[in-house]
Amino acid sequence: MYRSIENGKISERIVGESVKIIGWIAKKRDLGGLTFIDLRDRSGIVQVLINENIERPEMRNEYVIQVEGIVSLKAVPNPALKTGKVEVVATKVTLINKAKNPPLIIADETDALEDVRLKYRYLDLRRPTLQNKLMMRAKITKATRAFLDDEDFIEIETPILTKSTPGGARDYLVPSRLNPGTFYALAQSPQIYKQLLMIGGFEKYYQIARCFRDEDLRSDRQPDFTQIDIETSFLTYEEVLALNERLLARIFKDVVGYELKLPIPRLSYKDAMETYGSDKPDIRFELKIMDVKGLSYDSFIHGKEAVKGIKISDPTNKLSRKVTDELNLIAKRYGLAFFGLLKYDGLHLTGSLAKNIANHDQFIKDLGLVKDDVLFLGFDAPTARILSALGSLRNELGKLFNLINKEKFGVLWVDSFPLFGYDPETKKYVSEHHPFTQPVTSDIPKLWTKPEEVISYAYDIVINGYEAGGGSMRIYDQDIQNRIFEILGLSPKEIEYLFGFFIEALKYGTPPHGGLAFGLDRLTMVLSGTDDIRDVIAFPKNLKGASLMSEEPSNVSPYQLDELYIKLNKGSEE
RNA sequence: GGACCAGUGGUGUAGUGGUUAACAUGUCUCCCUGUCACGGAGAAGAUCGAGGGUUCGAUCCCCUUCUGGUCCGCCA
Repeated sequence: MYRSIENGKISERIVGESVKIIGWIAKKRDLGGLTFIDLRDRSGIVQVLINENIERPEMRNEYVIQVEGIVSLKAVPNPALKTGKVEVVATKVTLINKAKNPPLIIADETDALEDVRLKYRYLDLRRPTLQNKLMMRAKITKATRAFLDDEDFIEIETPILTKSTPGGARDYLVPSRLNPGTFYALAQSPQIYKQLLMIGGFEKYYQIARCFRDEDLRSDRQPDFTQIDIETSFLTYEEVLALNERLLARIFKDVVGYELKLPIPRLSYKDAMETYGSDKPDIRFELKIMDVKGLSYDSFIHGKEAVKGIKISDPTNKLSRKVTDELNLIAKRYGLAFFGLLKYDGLHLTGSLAKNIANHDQFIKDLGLVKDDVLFLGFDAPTARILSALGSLRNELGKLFNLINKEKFGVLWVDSFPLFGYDPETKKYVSEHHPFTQPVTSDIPKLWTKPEEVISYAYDIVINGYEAGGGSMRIYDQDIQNRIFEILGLSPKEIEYLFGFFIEALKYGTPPHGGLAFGLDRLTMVLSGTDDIRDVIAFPKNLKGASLMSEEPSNVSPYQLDELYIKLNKGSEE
């Protein structure tokens, strides 16, 4: 037996008892005759006191040692530590394993940067803060399973090796050795399989599903990620949303003890874009985008597609020249030359565009400007770009002015997405969600007249400005499905080749169905309060999709390639 | 595909066209019986990411490149 109790569970309730504990040396404080050891295991840290008369082995940071001793009250408690009232007075100390001096500080506050942490990920993972996040992740899946099991859902696994279908993200391809020249695609999501499970009669399915997408990474995006994937039959749109709201409420309650107010508010895609400049707005703070177009004094914006603005009160002059210059980089990212800047000191309107406004009094009145207001204007670009730029600016201002209430979660549905987008390059309609998304009933006639105006039964769940999940009701009507394919410009031949099996399946009495997938990684991020998805994944990739620790992707042997009938082009070899 | 930021002892930072590159932390040695970011004394540890250029002289200025990061595009 290596131990009788975990370090973090030692408390004043067991003072006087003999214990055997084990762990890593987090810190050693040698006072000569007396030595204090902070001994860390997964449960936490407890202080060990080694008196002068106790034989001691070599002890350095991250050595694994075992201690037998008596739990005692500390002379002076340390309130910063969970176990701070007690210590283990050692009677015997045994060295279990030595350690190299670690290249990073193993504590909640490490000063090491991302690349060092990723290279020595196993050491980074010893840090309590990271352990807590991964434990929280496990709690989320536990709460999910508990809730869905109670609701009679069945957990079913679907293939990881699937068929490559175009549209959507790039596939990770896997060559088939047994079928030379052909490829599997790693599942981007279990979408088609879960719909087939509905056709297969399971009615309520879920899966904690690994998904793979070969797209560029971001601080909230990994190529290899996990969805809590859910699909149901015979539930209406409202019932599906309600079910997922209850699941989310259960997760919030079980994992962080937060009472999520139901029903979760909803915002249409259009309103989200116009009000917040984002389809995933952070509603923990106000700061809405204002429409500045259509005013009688808008000489400088005459003829522009749109002028939108954000107004913020800046009495302490946080928006220095330097700061606004930096904020203007946001404008540039979205293809705007700059944000027009207007300041109102209570008397006069000043700023780069002040002279372009014919009637200052009218402008001030119409926009409700008061003393110390600063107005950022976005203009001279397509409306969608202006809104996106201001949406990004809004997030920055939220941070800069400390507007975000970190005590609460900003949860909302964004719904009423258009069914199609239009790609001007290919001059084709493309699915906003996926081609099996059901149009709202009242818009069905428009499928034959104005497809671009059709709204869908698709919905995203947004938390603190992150898209934490999304889903839709699916088409189960043959005629509508065929019309959708027609609009997307898919020929019957293409349809047959790409998902013929699925179209065939839809013909055998498909139940009305719909579902949703939560991004487990994003959900964990939001609940654990980190902005970095790598904090909630044990072994993440860096921005280039590589592991700095195990160094994949890597070259493979010519023998392996031969077996797969793969020949590399010149230039792709080392 | 594109834009921007950063590379200086193990780690994190400072800094300068010119003699010995600074600080913190970590590491090592010694001292220390109530520490908990222990304290004290000392020591080791850096071809300033790489290549090229400008210069009498480059860690610093310029170019190229590599690496890491943030974002746009992309992510049905």
